[in-house]
Amino acid sequence: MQENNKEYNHKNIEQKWQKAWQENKTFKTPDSIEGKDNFYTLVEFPYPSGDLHVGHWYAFAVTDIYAKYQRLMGKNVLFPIGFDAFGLPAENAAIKNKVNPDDWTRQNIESMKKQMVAMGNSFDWDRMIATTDPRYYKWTQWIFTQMFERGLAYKKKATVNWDPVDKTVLANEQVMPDGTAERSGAVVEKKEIDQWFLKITDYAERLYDDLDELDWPSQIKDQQKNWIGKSYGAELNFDIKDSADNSFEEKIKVFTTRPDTLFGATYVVLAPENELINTLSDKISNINEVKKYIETARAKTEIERTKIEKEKTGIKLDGVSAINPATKEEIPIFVADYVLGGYGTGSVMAVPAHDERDYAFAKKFDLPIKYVIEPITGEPQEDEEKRQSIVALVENPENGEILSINWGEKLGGNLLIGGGLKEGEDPIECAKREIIEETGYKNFEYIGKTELIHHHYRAHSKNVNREIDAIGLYFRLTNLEKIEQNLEDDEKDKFKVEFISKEKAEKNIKDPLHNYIFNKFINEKIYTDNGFLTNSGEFNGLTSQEAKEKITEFVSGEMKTTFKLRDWSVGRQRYWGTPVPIVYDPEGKPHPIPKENLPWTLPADVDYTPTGEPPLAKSKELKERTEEIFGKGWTPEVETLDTFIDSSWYFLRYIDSNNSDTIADKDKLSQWIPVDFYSGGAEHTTLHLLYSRFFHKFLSDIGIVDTKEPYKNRLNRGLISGTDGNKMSKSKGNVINPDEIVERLGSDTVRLYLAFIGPYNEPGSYPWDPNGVVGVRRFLEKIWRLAQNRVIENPSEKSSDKTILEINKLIKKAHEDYPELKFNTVVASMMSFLNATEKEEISKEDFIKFLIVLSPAAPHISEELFNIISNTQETIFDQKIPDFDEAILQNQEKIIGIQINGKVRAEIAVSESESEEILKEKILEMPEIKKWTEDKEIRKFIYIPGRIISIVL
RNA sequence: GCUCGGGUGGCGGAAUUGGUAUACGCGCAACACUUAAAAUGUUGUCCGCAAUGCGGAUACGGGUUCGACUCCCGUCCCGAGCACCA
Repeated sequence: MQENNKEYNHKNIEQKWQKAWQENKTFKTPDSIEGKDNFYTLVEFPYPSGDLHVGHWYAFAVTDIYAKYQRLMGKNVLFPIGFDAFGLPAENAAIKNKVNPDDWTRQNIESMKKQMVAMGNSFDWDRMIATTDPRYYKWTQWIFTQMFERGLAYKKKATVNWDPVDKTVLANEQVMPDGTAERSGAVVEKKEIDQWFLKITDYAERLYDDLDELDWPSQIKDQQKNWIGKSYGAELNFDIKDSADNSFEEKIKVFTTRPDTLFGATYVVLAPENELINTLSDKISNINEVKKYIETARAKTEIERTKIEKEKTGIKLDGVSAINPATKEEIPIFVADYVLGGYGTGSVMAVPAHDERDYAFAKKFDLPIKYVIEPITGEPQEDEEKRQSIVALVENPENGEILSINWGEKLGGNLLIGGGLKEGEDPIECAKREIIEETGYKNFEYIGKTELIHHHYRAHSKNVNREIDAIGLYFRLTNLEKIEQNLEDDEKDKFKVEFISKEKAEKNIKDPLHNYIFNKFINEKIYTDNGFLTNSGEFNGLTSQEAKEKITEFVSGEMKTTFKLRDWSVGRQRYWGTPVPIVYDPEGKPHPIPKENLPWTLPADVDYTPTGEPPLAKSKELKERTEEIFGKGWTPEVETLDTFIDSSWYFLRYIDSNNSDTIADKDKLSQWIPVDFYSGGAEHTTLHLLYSRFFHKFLSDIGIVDTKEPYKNRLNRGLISGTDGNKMSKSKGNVINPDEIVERLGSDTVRLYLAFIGPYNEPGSYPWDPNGVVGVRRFLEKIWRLAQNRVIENPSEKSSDKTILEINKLIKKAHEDYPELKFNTVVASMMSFLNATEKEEISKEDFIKFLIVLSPAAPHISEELFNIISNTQETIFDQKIPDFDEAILQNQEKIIGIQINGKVRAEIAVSESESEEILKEKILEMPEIKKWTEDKEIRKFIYIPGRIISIVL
């Protein structure tokens, strides 16, 4: 017997306790426990693919460490699990293997459940759910009908993304940027069909604004904000006229974030989808060509349409024109596919002088470009002195090089030629004078100039802030003749006149004003930032910010907020999903299925083979059922719901997973919701996470839940990659099979290794290291040996001082890092503890403290040793994580470094109580310090207790 | 292009948030045990050199400070997400 115990037999231990925990219902979570706070730990539930991989271990077993830690902190922890079981793989497997998707799913759930038990998690299996269970999807359907009744679920004809391989409609989110389907990889086609949508756009503002109150990692919030894409601007109306000068009632409504540039709008562009084109078709003389353009634009795939390098295309609407409401000028109307139908109003006012896209289009179609914004460079400062000046760019015609004055590193490096404008002087004359004075070159021709530029800078030599109104001028030398310069000697050394290549100029001219002028002339860069208004009538001289609302008001426009987020298309033309709970009356009007007829079950008499027609349309049973319940002539909806709907509310169902009257009991919900901690994959940031926030807000609006947000905290976890650092994939042959490692080294080893591999709260990518796992296993064996030889067989009465210190250090670290999800450093500290105390005396009590700290990460071995060593029959998970004694940590002598002039030269053991005076004397006597301080004056002696001593000579 | 991360040994990563940079683990090397190997244990392991010492190193260049991986300015590189969003 004793012999057997000496060896760490993970298999026996792990199986024993997994069984015991299940039988004793150790992790069954009551709705509440007197005197304990509820704590809801949630992890994204898996799709039952039938095979558990390392990613699942990283998701579930490591999140379990956190759940167990919270339990040891005295919380009533709920850590539920279920299966997101609808979806294409089951259906495809069914078709391929001629099995029923339901059977396939059930089998997979069973086998995955077994694999998951091997993790030793604190899952409460009694609450398990599967979205394919009619008792679950009854409520998915009920929520849908509630949305329908409030106008949030609606059907409309829409151009949708069609996956020709999976033969289904895809949400925008499921289409990759290159225009292929996320799942099947097929090139997505455009198809026009009647489609179910959820009006998530009604919630856009709240989904955006409420993020501010959430205590989530800011990158997740930023990414959602980015996705929702809120922008504040103005809606402005442009009148329409035909060639006979008739006005129309219809107006072109545009959305713009830059109403301050309205005076510069020299044409208007409609999206190909814009309805107005049809309305005006009588008046458009080239309507046939326009229609042809629209056709080609529509046929374009996502890839072509979103390519940025793409040439701008478009067509002018002949016979009609728009009136700029500010200038009252008549301007042309175009149709172009660079304007999107689904965003804003589907039409834009084009300001080519101050918008890159409009500029590219205007260049191509030779449209007028009108400057209305004077640029600002540099940052405005206090007490600015005003000046007027010019900046001249002079080009050498022989090689295209730029004439530059190099002031040296300290004074700003390369600049163009600049100078102050004298009273009443013409800028061109001024520039000519400056060029000759500063460079000596005298023969050049004038090419062009910029608008006025407002430049803010600090003139360091004069020690003043300046704002200069500058004009950039462009000259080309006609020859290289120079005049003799009579500069004073000291002036000569100050700068160097040189020709530099354009590439070098672009890099070396760093001054914002000179850089702007260079880019303006050489790279045709346009100014798109805010500035001062010009050429804008009574608004001249205002800043962009000031002018935005004033101009909007002037033309009777309206300030408005627009979002990028679009309505969520949720209908799927496949079998294995929640049936849309809608029936149509004989007139074809949709009606929600009443609660008493839910669940509206998925018919079984269906051939799954995809044909493009929804499989449910082939079900006789469904048809008959509909007529039987609703009457003759009534027909069922035959689409199923996007699986993202199933997962948008599942976390509520865990609270009361067997309730047949409602989603979950209201009192229970308020005890558990919001979720305290939600762990999941980064890929769900803009999909699942946003959708479920939307659902939760809706359920809050109809009184089901009473918080406006579902998740208090969110963690996006990292990924485990193959040993080669690449993503694990069968084709790369780098897949790690967790079952095999669990068999060989044990569940605790895998858990501890995954905890140790890197910080859990940073979504990095950590390669699996087979040797690393073995190293962790060695650590567990060491614990086992120590327990057997020193705690069980030859127990010590008392711990040594060293052990007491180390256990307190460890407990402190555990309290700091477990809640921060820095499991890697907790494990490292446990290893350090063992290294430091291996040869020290350790008492049972202190060893149990160590086991409790270890138990979240390695539950089986901890439970086993606790069971042997402690005198109780309780589980280790009903213990409390011990407290540490700050006094013990404080009283300890600490070895700290002694710096001399910032360099560490020696170290010394110091205890807290020692006074600075005595310490100083002691230190200055130390030979390794004396060596440095001899014959030198000590200017400063800095002592930061517990940290450092710093001597300045 | 926009938004957000990040850059520390041969590798995964630590660093009390401005205080002895490289904890812990892997790898590597030497030694011990062994007929041998594996396992295990011990010791060493940032780089350079004239090597118990000195100098240099946290992507690069500056700055602030007694003191900078940490803060500030600039540059380069890598990763994630979005992308003709008006």
